[in-house]
Amino acid sequence: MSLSSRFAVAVHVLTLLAQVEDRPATSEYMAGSINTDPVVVRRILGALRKAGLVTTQPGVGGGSSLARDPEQITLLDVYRAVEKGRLFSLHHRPPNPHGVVGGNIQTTLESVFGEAEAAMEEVLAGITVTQVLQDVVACAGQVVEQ
Amino acid sequence: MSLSSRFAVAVHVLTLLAQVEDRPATSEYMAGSINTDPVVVRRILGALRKAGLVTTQPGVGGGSSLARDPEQITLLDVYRAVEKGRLFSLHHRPPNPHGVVGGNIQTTLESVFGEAEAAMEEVLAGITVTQVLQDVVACAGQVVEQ
DNA sequence: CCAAACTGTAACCATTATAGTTGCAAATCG
DNA sequence: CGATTTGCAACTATAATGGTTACAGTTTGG
Repeated sequence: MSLSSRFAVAVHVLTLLAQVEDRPATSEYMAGSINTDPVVVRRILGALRKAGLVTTQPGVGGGSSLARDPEQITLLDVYRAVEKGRLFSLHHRPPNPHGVVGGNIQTTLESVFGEAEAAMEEVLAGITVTQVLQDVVACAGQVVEQ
Repeated sequence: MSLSSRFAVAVHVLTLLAQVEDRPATSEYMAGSINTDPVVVRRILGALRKAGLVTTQPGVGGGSSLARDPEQITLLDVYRAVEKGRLFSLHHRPPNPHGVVGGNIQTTLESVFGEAEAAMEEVLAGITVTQVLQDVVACAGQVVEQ
């Protein structure tokens, strides 16, 4: 199975927050851009807040803002905030420990899966929210030119 | 969400086939090591066969064998055989195209997701079934020594 | 001090995917 | 021909996702 769309939505949220700079953005505003319900956005915001990436103010004139400079927020931070657990799954039921393969394959798989996951995370660690916003803006410029 | 356990099971299957060398292994034998039902194993075998990684003989004395040298089968081959679709998901519903972020974020995300997925696949491409079997055997040796 | 504008969170639903299971037709071998 | 094996379809239980409704709490400002 694929990863959930929470990661895509979370990056979208943070890109919007980076775009509006210091003004807090409401979940309703962001839901309008993401094309979903404000509750879904607030669920994502809850995970981002727990990870220390955003701050939120309730009440009139409230909303969410980035907790730090978007240049200091990498997509790995975002990924870790919203995707729990390991990327790969081991056997649904543990294999039969009698026999060389069944008894040791999970150890080997853990190692292999860890390496593959680390390579993916390294790429995410090299991309910041600022870069995403710049890329989005650049795309918008190209579209206008056409 | 995490990836399914099919990948783990598929690697397990191929490792067993590499271990028994040329003798065909039945789905029941492999199910015994994997600790699942033979039908589940045959479902995985179906995907591996479609990808050209194993061959199968029905009937008495039948079973499955590797279609080529296990040194020539990488974990990326296995991954592609059993995990369909992209690793990351975009938005569940397409975002609102009016607005710079909503209108362009998916293009940016496609690019980022592609890079991250490629890095993961590169690691898998560097590991063969032979290496997995060797690692499993090495683990077994260490356990005996303890 | 109250109403309006926000938030957080729980509850429920429909949809989807997985893994397990059962059942049966087809192929092969002796 | 019978035993062994496969392939595949169908059904189930379980779990996760995303959407939606509902409601209580916080803040601001008239």
